[in-house]
Amino acid sequence: MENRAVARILRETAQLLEIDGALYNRYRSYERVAELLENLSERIEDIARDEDKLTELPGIGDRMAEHIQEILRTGDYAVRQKLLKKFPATLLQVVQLQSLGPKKAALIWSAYKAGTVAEVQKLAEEGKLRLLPGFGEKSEQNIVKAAAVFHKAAGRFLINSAEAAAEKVIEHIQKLGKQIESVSSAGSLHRSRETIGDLDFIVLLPKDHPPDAIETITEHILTLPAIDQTLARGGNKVSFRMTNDLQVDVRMIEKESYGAAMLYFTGSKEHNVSLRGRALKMGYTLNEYALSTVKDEKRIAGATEEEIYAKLKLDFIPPELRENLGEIGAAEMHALPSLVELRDIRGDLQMHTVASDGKNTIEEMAEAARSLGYEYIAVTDHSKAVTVANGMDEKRTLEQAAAIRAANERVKGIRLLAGIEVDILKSGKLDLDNEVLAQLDVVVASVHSYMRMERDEMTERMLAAIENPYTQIIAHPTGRLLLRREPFDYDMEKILDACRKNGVAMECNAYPDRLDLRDVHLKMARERGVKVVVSTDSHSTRHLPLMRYGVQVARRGWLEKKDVLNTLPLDQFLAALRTKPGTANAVVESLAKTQPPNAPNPRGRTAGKRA
DNA sequence: GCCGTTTTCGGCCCGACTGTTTTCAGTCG
Repeated sequence: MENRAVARILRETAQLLEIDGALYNRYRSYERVAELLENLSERIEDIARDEDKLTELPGIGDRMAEHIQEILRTGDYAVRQKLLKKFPATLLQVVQLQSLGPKKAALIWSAYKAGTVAEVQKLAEEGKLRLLPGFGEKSEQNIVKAAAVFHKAAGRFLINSAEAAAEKVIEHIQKLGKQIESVSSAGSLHRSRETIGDLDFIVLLPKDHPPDAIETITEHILTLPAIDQTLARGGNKVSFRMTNDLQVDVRMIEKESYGAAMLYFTGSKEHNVSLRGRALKMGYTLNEYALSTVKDEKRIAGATEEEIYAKLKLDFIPPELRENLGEIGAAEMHALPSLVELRDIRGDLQMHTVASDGKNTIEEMAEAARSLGYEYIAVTDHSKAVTVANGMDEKRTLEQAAAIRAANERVKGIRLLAGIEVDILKSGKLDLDNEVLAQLDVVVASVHSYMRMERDEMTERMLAAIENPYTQIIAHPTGRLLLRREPFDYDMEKILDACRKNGVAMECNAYPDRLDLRDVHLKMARERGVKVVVSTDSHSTRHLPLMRYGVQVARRGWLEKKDVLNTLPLDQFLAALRTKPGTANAVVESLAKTQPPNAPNPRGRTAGKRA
C-alpha cells in the first residue's frame, strides 16, 4: 500500500474526528502522521514490517502504530469505520466549502441530515439554513457561492501560472507608489512549492503613514481587475478570490513586524508550529508581529526574519527548506546545506529541436542558451519509439549528431554536445543500438510508454535501463505530470542505489508541470550520493528560462552546488558523467584542443565573446 | 493521540475576520 493511500485515510479520519467534535490535538495527531507519510521517502509498508520501527517515527505512538498496521493489513481501520457509521463520507466535501467548517457542517447534518454539497446548497437557496443558530442570510449567500466554486473543482495551480498571477497583483499594488514601502510575496510561492493553493502578500507600510493608509491601500487593491469576490476585509488584511478561483490574501504590516509577518505568512504551517514550540521552551512567544518574552511581553525581535532566527539560536533557514523536515535541527547544529543557485548552472542538458518535437533549430536553441550565459548545452531529441514526437531512428540520430557538431563549429561562445533522449522500452532495453549511443556525447534515457506497470515490473525495467552501460542520465524519472498524471510506481531506493552504483545521474526536470524528481526524492538522492542534473526539457527557446523552477526544486531537495553536475565547468562535467564503453575520452580530448582546462565560467564576464 | 532535562499528566501556536448576536463561536491561515 502506498504512503499516500495510508495518509489519505488518516487525513479523512482527522476531518471526521473534527466533525465529531474531538479535541483539537487528538485530530491534529492524525493529520501530523498523514503529513509525515506524505513526505516520507521510505515506504511505510516496509517500515511496518519491523514492529518497533513504526513508533520510532516522530508522532507515531503505540496506538497510531496499531492503526497503521490495521490499515496496511485490511485497507481500512476501526476508527474510521466507526466514524463513517455516524457521518457520510460526502460530508468531507461539505467541510471544504468556504465559510463552512466541521462545526457548522455537523450542525447542518444533525438538523437536516444533509451530507452532500448539493443538499447543503439547496438548503441555502431555500433559506432553510438561517433557521439554525449561527447562520443568517449572508451565510447562505456565501455557501451558494462556495458551492459554485466547488462544482468548478477549483484546486491548486502550477507554479508558473501562480507566479504570473502574483506578478500581476504585485504590479497593481506597486502602483500605490510611496503610499507603501514594499510588497512581497509570501506563502507557498515564496517557498517554491511545486503547486500553489493561494497567494499571500505582505505590504510593508511606510514609516509615519497617515492613519487611513490601510483603508486607502485596501481600496486600491480591490480595484484589481478580475476579482470575483471579496472574502474578507479588515483592519490589516484583505482577501479576495480571482475569476480563475485563485485566492489572494494581503496583509498590511508595520516595519517593526515585517520579519515576523514574513516568517508567519511564508510558513509552512508545520515549520511555524515548530518555531513557536521552540520559542516557548526558551521563554518566548512568537506571533506575526514579534518574538516577545512570555513573562513581561517584552519585544525581542520582529523587523527581520534573520533576527528572529538568531534569537531562537538558529541559522537563517531559506524559505525552500521551511517544511519541518529536519531544517530546524540542522539550523541549530549549523548544518544547513549551502543551497545551489540559478547562477551556479553552467549548462542545460535536455532540449528538443525541430528534428523531433521542438519548435526551434539547433542554432536557435544554442543562441538562446548562450544569451542565458551558459557554457554548454546538450541537444537531446527523441528516439524512434516516441512516434508522436517524430522520434529519430539510428540513421537520423547520427545525422542529427553530425548537425549538432557542425553547428558547434558555427556558433561561438557555447559548446554544443550531441545528445539523445533515448526511450526506455517496456523491457528496459534502450530504443537505439549501442553503436549509435557510443557515438554521442550525452545519453539521456527516459520512459514514455507503458507508464502504469506494476511496481516490481517497473522497478526491473528502470534497473535494466540504469545498468545499460550507455545510460548516463535518467530524465523525468517518475514521469508524473502535476495535477494530471500520477508518478510511475517503482522502488525509489533500489533505483537510486543502482544509480549510485552505476554512476548514473538523476534529472531534476525544470518543466513546471513535471518538477521531477521531486523535492523529497532529490533529498534521498543527495543522502545516497547520487548526482543530479537540472534540465529544462525545452521544446522551444522560450522554455530555456524555466531553469529557475528546477533550481528551486533542487533547493527544496537540500541540494548544494556540488550535488548538481551541470554546475561544473565543461571539462569537469564531462569527466563526471558516466564513462561509456569504448568511447571514454573522445569528447574530453576534442575539448582539450579547443579550450584550456579549467577555463573560467564565461557567465557575466565573457559570455558570448569567446572566440 | 503524542510526548517527556517541568516525564506517566497535562500540555500541545496564535491571531484576524465574519456573521451572528449583543459578547462570541466558528472559520481560516
